[in-house]
Amino acid sequence: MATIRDVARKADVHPSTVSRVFSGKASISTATRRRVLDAADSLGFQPNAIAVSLSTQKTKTIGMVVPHVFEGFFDDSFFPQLMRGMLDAAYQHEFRLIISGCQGHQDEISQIRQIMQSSQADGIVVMSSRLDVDTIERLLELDTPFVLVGHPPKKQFEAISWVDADNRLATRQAIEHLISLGHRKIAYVGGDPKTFTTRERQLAYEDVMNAAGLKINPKWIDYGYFDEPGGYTAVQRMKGLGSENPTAFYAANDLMAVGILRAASELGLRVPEDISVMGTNNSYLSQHTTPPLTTIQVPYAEIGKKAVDLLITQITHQDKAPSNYLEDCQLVVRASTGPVVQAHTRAQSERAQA
Amino acid sequence: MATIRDVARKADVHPSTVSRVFSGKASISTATRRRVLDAADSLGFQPNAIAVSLSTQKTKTIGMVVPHVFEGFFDDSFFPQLMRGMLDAAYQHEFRLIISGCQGHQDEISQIRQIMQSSQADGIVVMSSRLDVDTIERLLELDTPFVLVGHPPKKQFEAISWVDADNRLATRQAIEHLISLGHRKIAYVGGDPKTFTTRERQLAYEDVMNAAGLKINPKWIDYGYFDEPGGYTAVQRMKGLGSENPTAFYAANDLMAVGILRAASELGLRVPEDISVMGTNNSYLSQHTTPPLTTIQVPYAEIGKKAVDLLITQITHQDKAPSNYLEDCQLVVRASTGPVVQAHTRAQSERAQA
DNA sequence: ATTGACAATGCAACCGGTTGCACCTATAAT
DNA sequence: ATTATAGGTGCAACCGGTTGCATTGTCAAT
Repeated sequence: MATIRDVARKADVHPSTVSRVFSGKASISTATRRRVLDAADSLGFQPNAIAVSLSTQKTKTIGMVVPHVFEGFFDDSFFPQLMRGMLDAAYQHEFRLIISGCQGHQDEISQIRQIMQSSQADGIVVMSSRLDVDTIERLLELDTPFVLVGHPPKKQFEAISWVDADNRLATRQAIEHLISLGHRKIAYVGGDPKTFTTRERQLAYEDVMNAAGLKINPKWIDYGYFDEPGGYTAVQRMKGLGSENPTAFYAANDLMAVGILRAASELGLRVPEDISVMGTNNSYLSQHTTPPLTTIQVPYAEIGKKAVDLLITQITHQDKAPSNYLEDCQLVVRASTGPVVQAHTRAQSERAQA
Repeated sequence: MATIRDVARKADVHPSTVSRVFSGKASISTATRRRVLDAADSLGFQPNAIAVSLSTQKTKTIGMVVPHVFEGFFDDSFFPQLMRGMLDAAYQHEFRLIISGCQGHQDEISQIRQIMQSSQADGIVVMSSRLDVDTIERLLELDTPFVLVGHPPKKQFEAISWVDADNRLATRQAIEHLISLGHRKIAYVGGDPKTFTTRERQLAYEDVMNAAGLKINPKWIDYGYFDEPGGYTAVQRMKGLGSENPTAFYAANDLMAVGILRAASELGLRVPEDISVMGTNNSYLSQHTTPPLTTIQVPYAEIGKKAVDLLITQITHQDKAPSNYLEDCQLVVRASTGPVVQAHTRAQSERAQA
């Protein structure tokens, strides 16, 4: 691989001149520039990005750590869509993504630390904001530019940059949709309870229920850890409540909603005649379940894009003022939700079936 | 950030000694090692990966270029599953992935070239093997370690390393499954016809049909470019063949199969009573379509893992002998395929319905 | 003709590690 | 006592760019 010195020799200039031609940060006479470019061309020269990084202390690279051991993570549309948006933004700024796997939430921090302290990236997009692992605090200690995808703990609300779906609004729309169909006994199946997103949504759920004057049975709240079996199990745990059986389930992602559908079908409950089911994410899958899922469209690609845009602005402009965005979500009504069936009506229909 | 010289000063040794302690490639007395490690610890020292890369000419990074402008690419399970496997293998070898977007197949080469010529990666995993763009030839010119995920052109079959699903076997299993159900008029809906995978599968389709003594109507072969609308359109184009209407469709991925299901439902064709439909990939989605898709399980995560394993072996062992793997696929029978209905039987059933 | 300003380029130190070679010392072999 | 051997460490050049400062040349203003 040709170096800057090879080019310099061939063009009969000093290496620094070659550097200046390529970085474009100085005035170079047209004649010299031509000579240098010709020489570079004939040698197939391309500046070594590693050497550039070493001397400029900039990598034009954004880091990201992905928990590759969680298989469910790759079934949901969250990760691929986020990637799409991130790649898009990075591409436009001529940045690349450097990605490391990790085995869990503790390891995530240690991988981030490795990437940043070894100067492999200029900043990082972080996907986890958990109650049990204070990733954010660690990152602040590291003094590393980063943007959180998700919701920060309240104490860091103003201190850091973040981009999130408007979970409260999303959940509000979901629960209000169910209430408007006449449901009163609505179950909430969250993801990982140690996650801010889960808590955010749960709070919104409780708010809306309270605002509507509906009492919440604690048994209606459960967690499915964002995967299909989780949704299935949640339903199992909620059955046998008699007249307190929920008539509608709201799940914090579509995968869990699919698990709920499976559980419902095993229990002989028809959707939406006997119970209504809602998911979240509007993943590709949700159009094709039986029945198709009513869900919430969450613009993950946009979130990823905005996160990277924000991060790059911060990096290149030394613009330390943190900012944040809440992306709107939209209700997508399909066939898995319907009007509630009153107890006596249901009894009638059961008699009719028999 | 502390450097090797800071540590050296504190531990009262020469910087090269610190380097040796961290690289572990030389014998260092226990006493010195302790002193150095203590000093490093108290300074929070971590070797700068960029500097290491510059002097060792190794990055411990694998490159990859993703066509981020193709939205459908992120709906299928191919990409996320591949990523999962790649991350897994990279993690085990303490490598990372560097990823760039690209806007199309030409751009892909230019991005690969940028990554490699600017020394940002030690090797690259390439996903595209197309008939119209000779990526492989370009890569060979670059003299870059790489592994192809997919099938190489015949002329480079032995010359490069690649990992692919056994497409021939997969397609054979699919078509034989349909034939065993009595189908004679079987349509093939491929992906992008300029892709080797598509051609491979088509050849296998033709082989099996021929071997079974079945004549192929050229109209039964169409391409859906791996997305849902593509599958839908393919069916549209095939209708109106009268007695030559296919009774079964084999699609090269599940997304297209979903499109076929949609077209069928619009045409009032019941699946599998009137026509059978098969997909490929066994994506998460395929379990949840109506009816659930018979499909072929393709182990993309394993393929990604193997590709990275192979590449890393090549890089670290200077092991230039190319090798390749065909990963087995498995037939997954669900409800979208069924026995063919004979013409007179069908007529009867139609009469019965009326 | 002199001075000042600025454009164009060279010089050399620097970014933060690595590594071949030389040197010193302690131990083992003769 | 002498020499060979090997472990442990220092020295300095090197990886391939960048950049502050110095120098030279050119042209306009005085």
